[in-house]
Amino acid sequence: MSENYESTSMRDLLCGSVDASLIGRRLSVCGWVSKRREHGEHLAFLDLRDRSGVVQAVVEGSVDVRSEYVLRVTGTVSRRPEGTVNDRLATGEVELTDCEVEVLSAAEPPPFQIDERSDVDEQVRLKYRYIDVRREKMQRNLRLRAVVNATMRSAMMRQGFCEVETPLLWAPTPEGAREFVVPSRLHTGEFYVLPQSPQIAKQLLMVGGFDRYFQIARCLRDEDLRADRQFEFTQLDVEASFVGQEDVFAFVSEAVLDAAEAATGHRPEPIATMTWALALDLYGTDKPDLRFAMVMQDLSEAFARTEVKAFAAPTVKALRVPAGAEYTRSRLDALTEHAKSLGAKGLAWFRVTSEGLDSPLARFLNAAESAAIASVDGAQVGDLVLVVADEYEPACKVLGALRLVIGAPPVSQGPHRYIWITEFPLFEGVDDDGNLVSAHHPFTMPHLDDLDLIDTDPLKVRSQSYDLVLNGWELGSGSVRIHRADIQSRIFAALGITEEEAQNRFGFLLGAFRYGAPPHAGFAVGIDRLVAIFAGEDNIREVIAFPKTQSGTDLMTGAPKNITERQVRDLRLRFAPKG
RNA sequence: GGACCUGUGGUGCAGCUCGGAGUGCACGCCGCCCUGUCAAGGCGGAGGUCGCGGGUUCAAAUCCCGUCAGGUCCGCCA
Repeated sequence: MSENYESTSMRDLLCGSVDASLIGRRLSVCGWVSKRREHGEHLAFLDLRDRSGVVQAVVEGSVDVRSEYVLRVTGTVSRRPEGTVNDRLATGEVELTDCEVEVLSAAEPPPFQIDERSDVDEQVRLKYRYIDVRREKMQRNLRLRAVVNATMRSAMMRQGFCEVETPLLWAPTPEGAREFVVPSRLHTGEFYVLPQSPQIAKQLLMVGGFDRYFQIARCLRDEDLRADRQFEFTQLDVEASFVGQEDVFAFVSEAVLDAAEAATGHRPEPIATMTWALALDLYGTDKPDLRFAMVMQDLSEAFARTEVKAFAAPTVKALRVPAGAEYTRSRLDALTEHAKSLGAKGLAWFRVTSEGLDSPLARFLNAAESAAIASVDGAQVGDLVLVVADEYEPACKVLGALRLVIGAPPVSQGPHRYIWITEFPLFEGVDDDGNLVSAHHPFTMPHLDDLDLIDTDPLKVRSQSYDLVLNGWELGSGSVRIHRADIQSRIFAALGITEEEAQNRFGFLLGAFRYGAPPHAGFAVGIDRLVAIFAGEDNIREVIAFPKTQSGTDLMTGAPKNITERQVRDLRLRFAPKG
């Protein structure tokens, strides 16, 4: 009606909002024919659908419309006759009568049915995405996403953050993820890149005095796709000055918990923290899934002087699988294969029985070793204990991966368990040239207690970086940044980046830092993943309007495609032969 | 770059082990009937390169090899 903000020059209200309070009113609604039920020449029912739901229009006489025709129906809101009320329909108490039906657009039968009952192959859904998003689930998911965006934006505004847009055409910074490249027409032979994230731009805004910045930012990375990774994805990007890690946790928690509350109806508990080292030790990963218990136990001490060759390694890690003694030999073989595919030398398993351990390896163990295995994590008869022996980190990671294979429900199921992971290592290893590699990015502030280790034992240096993890998915990451030139120089030196290279790659940032850089820190939350979990989806494509396939194609547009001769000429491109 | 799963009328699935006529189910579509349905109902009908190519065989949706597409994962994702 006039007071309804959904009214337009063509319609008075949405289909789903026709209710008993409007009985007697003559109204127009617009939408798609969801279903028609004809009873000869005298009577037909049309279910008219728009984004809000469905309303039934009663047509006396025949009507020449088909499924998915777009109609404007003008009718009188009437109470349904005794016995014909439909409880399963929000508008089921009423219907439109004395209808005038105007066909706004005819429609061919759609390639698949719009109703929720039928599963449709994703390949077909993606080709006809514009039809797929008519379906209730996609409507719900994309609208949930809009609510999450609006909620987080408002939480940031409330906390005094200023939304600033940063360029999509940026300069190449050959570090980290592979960048999408954009050839320049005006400067042939030179290129822009699409940003992997607004990382450097937001740090420049800190120098620029925007002490609380945020942006709902598109990020682009030319890396292989996964269920939780698309080429382009969206982050709530945050940076603030004169803050430390605790401040960042507070800002980001506010936005994420607000979003959770808006999406699920209840506000989660404040998010706890866990160090990276503890997460690796207990869960074998930097993104622990806390929805199920199963923590790993270290048996290195018990096996320090073992005679068993398979266990002669710096680290022996064990995982108790409750009721796992029932696992068949083929399941255990499959787990072993999985462990090997992850780089393990092997996987040992022990069934805990009332007569002791049952395993091909059991007879090689001495009493103390058997006892250690039999008591892992309070093991009981009927359990299974898996054991991996290797260097510390590989042992943890392999067993952590098995923990997920065995115990993890789909990411969308069960409670939402958030955790901050802190104190990541500053460096994650050494490249082919023997230079250290940044775990996060080269502007990450080391833990101040570990500064002296940079030169003596760099892989032990902890950083002031952190991740937010939800149900085993990395929701985002951030760090306290380096704002001191002396520390930055030491890091560049450790990374094998010369002064000249640093100037070449990041000169504008380093230059900016000479003019008064405030201490600053930030974070970015992956919105696609967050919304997917809120929506109960295991795949972020379900919360993206027009996603790419795993091979990076768009089945609807056909992208990527050839460009015209003219475009090639303008850009003065030439293509090398394949291979 | 690698591993595994999937591909059968418009849609979803069964058929594939163990080769024997494109066989079946549900939905949709088209036509006719039907004045209170709402997953409407009844009757009838159309619709197929069994992803594609090759091989084995008297005979291939079915077995073998290759390939393409989609998916899950490893590598990759500072």
